Amino acid sequence: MTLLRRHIRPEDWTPAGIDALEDNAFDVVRSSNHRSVIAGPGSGKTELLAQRASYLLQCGVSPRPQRILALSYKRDAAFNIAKRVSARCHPEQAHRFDSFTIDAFAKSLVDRFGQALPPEWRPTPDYDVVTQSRDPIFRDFLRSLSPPASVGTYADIMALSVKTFEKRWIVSLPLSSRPVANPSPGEWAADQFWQAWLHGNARSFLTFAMIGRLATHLVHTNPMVRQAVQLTYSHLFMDEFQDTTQIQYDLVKALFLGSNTGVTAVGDNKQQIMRFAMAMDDPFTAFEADFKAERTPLQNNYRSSPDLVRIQKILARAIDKKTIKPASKTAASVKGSSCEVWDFPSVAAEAAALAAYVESEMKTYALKPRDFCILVRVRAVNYMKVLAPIFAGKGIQLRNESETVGDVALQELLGEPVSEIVIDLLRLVSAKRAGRYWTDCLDAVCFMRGLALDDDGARAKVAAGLDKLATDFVATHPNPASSHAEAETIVKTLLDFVGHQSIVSSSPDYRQGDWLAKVVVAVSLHLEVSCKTAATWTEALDVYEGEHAVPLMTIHKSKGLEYHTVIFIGLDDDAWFAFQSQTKEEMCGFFVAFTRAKQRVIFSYCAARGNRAAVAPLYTLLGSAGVKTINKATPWPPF
DNA sequence: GTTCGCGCCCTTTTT
DNA sequence: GGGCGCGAAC
Repeated sequence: MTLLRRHIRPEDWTPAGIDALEDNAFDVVRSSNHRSVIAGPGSGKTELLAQRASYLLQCGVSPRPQRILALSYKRDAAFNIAKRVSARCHPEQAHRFDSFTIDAFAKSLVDRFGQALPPEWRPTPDYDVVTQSRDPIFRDFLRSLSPPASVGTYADIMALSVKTFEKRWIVSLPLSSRPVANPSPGEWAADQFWQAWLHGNARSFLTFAMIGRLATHLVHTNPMVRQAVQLTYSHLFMDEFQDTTQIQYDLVKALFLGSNTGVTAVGDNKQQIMRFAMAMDDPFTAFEADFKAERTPLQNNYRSSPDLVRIQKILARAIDKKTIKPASKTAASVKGSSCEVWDFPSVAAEAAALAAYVESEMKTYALKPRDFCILVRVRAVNYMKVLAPIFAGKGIQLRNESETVGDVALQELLGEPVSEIVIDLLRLVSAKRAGRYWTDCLDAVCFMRGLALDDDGARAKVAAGLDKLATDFVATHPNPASSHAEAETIVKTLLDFVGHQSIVSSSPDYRQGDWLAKVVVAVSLHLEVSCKTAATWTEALDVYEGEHAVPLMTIHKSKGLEYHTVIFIGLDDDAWFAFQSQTKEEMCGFFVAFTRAKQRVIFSYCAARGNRAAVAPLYTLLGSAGVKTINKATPWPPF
């Protein structure tokens, strides 16, 4: 297996799994200093990190027992990069690649070493992580305070904004600066808050931002912890570095500044759209200054067609004049213009035309629903309400990617073990020829019950059980569930088959709190809804998984994703309410939206949703790139 | 209780 | 820019 090579001499190493790396990427892969890689969309930043991990592990540059630490912002991204390394390296090497979200990593430090914090900053070992909306909690807390005269009045405390209390006051300072001398009302309230949440109850309460601050303080106050982490990790990777918050950067600096750990940070300044969530102003410049890191650009774009790359350059230069034009490495595969603005007389006409367009493009280019993406700036659900029925009329399902079912985000639900086993079992018991689902289910159930792979007797028992389950199921539920009660019963029957104990013991997440109960409720709810429009179980399960649906999402959700055709709806002043006040960040959002596309971008405008005075610069920019505006008022159709 | 007006939000991740 | 929540005023 060429993909699983071990022990390669550095001069013999070549990238695996892709055609080639561009020169700069190859240089970064083999670099021995700190690097910041600022590169545009589709340039293969994540792939570069995966290749570098392979190089370091296979050539022994990161020798046993040292490890590589990869920190990402999102769970998806963390899994994705780990998967790529696993595909390229020998298991022994891949096991020395640790890929975490930075929040998970900070939490692991606090969980392992938190008791070594000085008493005033030491959380209880069984602390709770608070993720739900904190606004009411903060409001109640602020109301409960009575500041001393030296700090201010009750009215001064009440004047603090609940919405920004956490980022502006609680976590704005490193803990080494607390308690603040001669505090302002905000600083004083934050000091009070820390002590109340750490020590005011039998268990401490913490948010992830607070956990980040505690982790940094832990490292500052315990040289041993710092040393242990430095000795463990020969290299550190940071993905999506443009979104790094001050809290996260402070932690990385506390851990690795001045150590032998080589740091590689990749990202794109022009895709910085998380400023509102405390992302740093310019983390790359800070990183290059602090770590003496060398900046290396990437030149290629492996995602988009030459014409889209040409337009991307024009947009990019409106954000940053110094942007170089990347070389497109992807040929155009569609006829006609690769970008147009469509101007509609009504939202109804727009919905009908877009549905017809998606339908005809799927036929013309043999595309799947998931090759398209409908992007919006804000409030996806509003667009969903208008579009979904019209698209459904053409037999095209739409899926709101930020939808929540009960208390669970749909995207999260689909990855939950409980949801997966229910769907696998349903595929099995409802399929005429169960074939490929059979072994999947058998393996999954055996795994959850903790049975050894070679325990043939036990496996045979499970197999017999599955047979009986299937026979009973077909007799009781030949058609998709027709009520909430039936969906609930089905989910309960299937989970009872697996066994509550097996589910809990195979997934640690379900041991804590009421998460399992929430997921089970969400599975039932989503199954019920998915059955509504389906004639067969197969259809219902396809709807459940959304495999055959066109995704609809906000620009923010789309970051890091790519689609054959992007349809952006609502290039108007209403959707882009902040365009005039925060032009740069909004331009970055526009750039992210545009650069998701591999082949085609359609911008859809309808005057009924808003005018286009404030966002005129965007239209001017598109115009200067030769993008035509098509009046879809008359005649309509044809296209 | 109801109504009016002001202010502030919109975009998100994380065990 | 529009919608919503909150608090003041009745």
